[in-house]
Amino acid sequence: MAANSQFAVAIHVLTILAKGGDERVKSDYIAGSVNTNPVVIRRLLSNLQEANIVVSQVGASGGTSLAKQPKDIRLSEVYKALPCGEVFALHAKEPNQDCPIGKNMAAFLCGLQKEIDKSIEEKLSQYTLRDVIEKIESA
Amino acid sequence: MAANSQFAVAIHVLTILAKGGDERVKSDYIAGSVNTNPVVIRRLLSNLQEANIVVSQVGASGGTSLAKQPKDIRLSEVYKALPCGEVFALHAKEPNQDCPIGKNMAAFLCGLQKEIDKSIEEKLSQYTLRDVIEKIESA
DNA sequence: TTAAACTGTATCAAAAGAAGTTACAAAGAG
DNA sequence: CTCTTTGTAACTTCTTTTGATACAGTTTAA
Repeated sequence: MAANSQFAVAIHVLTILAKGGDERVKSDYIAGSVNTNPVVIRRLLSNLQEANIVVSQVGASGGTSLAKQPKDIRLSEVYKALPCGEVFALHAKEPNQDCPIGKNMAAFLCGLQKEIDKSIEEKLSQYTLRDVIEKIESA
Repeated sequence: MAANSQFAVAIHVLTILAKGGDERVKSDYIAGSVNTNPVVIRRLLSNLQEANIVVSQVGASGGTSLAKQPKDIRLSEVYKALPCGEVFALHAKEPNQDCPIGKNMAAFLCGLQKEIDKSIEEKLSQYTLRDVIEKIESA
């Protein structure tokens, strides 16, 4: 399970929250739908809250709801809110520094990563949570 | 080391091969430059060979060289040649099938993944190995 | 003011995947 | 033949993500 599925789960969770409207949905309920542990959901919601995508309320009758309308939540926001990794990792070990190529490789790859991340965000910014819900409901 | 660094290593390896010209470079030598194990390099070269990016020669005085000119090797080819993962994984466990949202989520996310992958490949197709070498040498 | 219901988080265990290692068969060169 | 080198299988180790348990702190409400 090394692959990061947080984005997928986040979209699922947000869709559930959207369905709940203004109601505060509990992590236990969400976990049941997503088929995972409530703590996993709370960790995720914690990230989404920092990014002002959801609002959580502590205490009895607490829970989480969307911080704004589905049409105002871009998938790129969600992506950025999560600690998902990069498309490719840099070298596991530092390249041998006697190798003249290795020396400048990291800088180049790092720049390339940033460019790719930008493309991904651009693509994701084309969709809002509302689009997702519409697509899922029409399926 | 769970993040996939194969793309990064592949670019490094190809740059080394480009420097070697028509000479057959040995996996042992490459491993030394990249600071890893020769088998890791051979596994990678095996993928690149399948994609017709490099040619390896077995036996004494064997080794690997580029299958074509650096200017004709697009980074998108390299990316596609490797078993790198997707940008995000689908749910670790299947969502609860009683959840009406979960049912259609996978199909949607799968389509989104394909779109993103296409963006990445488009971006990477803008660069060839020659561009990489130029950038690294001018650094 | 006490009990119950939640979130937020820390900590640990389990699972999965990538990389590193060893070993050896098969292919060429000399 | 013998030596060098690739190709691969098999196994170990390391890292990361996910799952699980536990509990402190907050809020509601009886």
